[in-house]
Amino acid sequence: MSIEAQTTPDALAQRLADSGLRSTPQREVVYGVLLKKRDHPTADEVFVRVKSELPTISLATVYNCLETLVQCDLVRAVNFERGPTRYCPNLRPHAHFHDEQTGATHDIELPPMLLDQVNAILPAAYAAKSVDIIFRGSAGSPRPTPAGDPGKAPSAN
Amino acid sequence: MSIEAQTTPDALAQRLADSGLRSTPQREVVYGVLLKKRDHPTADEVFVRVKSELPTISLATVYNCLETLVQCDLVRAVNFERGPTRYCPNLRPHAHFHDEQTGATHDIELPPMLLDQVNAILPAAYAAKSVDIIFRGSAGSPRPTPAGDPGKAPSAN
DNA sequence: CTTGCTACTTAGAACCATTCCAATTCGTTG
DNA sequence: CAACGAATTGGAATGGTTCTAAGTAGCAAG
Repeated sequence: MSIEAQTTPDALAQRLADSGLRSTPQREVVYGVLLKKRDHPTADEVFVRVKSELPTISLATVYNCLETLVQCDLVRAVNFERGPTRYCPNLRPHAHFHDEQTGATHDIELPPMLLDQVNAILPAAYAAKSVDIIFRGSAGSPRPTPAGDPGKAPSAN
Repeated sequence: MSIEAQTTPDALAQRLADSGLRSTPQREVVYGVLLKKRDHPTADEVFVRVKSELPTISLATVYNCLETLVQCDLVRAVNFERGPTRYCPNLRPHAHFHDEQTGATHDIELPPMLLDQVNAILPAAYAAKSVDIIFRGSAGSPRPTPAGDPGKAPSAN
């Protein structure tokens, strides 16, 4: 299967099947709602929209469906770590690495030049006050980077 | 004053004064705790640590102090938007821009090459599954980028 | 077809981080 | 020292998310 997923309702049944999950009306409608209006809705907003089509759906189900879609890589949750805010007195430009195994957060040195390049992707109309760059993964065993490791590179979907 | 702040307890009184705020024992100890152990503690963790020195401090005060420090640019809150998670079906690599005025979130095109460069800053020991790049600011009036605008560039502290 | 299994949905309770509020205390200024 | 505003405090309230227990639905085997 290709990495590029079809961003259509049809792709859903496929992806779900790949993960051994069922295609249900609720999942289909939730996904449909996300595709229809791409304004990064919250779970609550999705809930409201879905209800017009599936009046008896529950908020819990919306949360369940959204999580399912995220796990199938059809949808991305935009929100850093769920959970408490963390505080950092490091004033130099840096990114953060969040270790999902341990829950620890590490500072990652960020070359100022790269920061400039990142800032440069913003169209003129956008005035940003700050940027956050957060990696998520595991830092566990310092894998000495096997020379030709074709491991999947982090994506920013 | 220089952009580079001293990351010492002494800098605190200075910065607070600059903002017309008082230097209090609570603020000093909270800041001291952050400087002492830089493991990105949560407000609760800070609370526990501070209590050993200031047994009567309240959690509300810890939150207040942390916010004060963030506003003085002495500390950075690591956590994307406080508030509900948002969902996005865009599977192509992109960054997000969060408009603080309207609360809206927009996708920002992210050149794959730049994504590679960002991924490249990770030391070998870190295995990232995903990266989030989030800008915060306002997209309001499409300012036509005044040619030589020396406006402060977004920082990633 | 029917029994049973497992996945899925549901409603509401529970949780947890954070914010709000009202009352008190502290510092500074007059 | 009097008075005012800033800061702190404890507890209640909020809001997003997760949990739990019970019900429903689809599928497989007999």
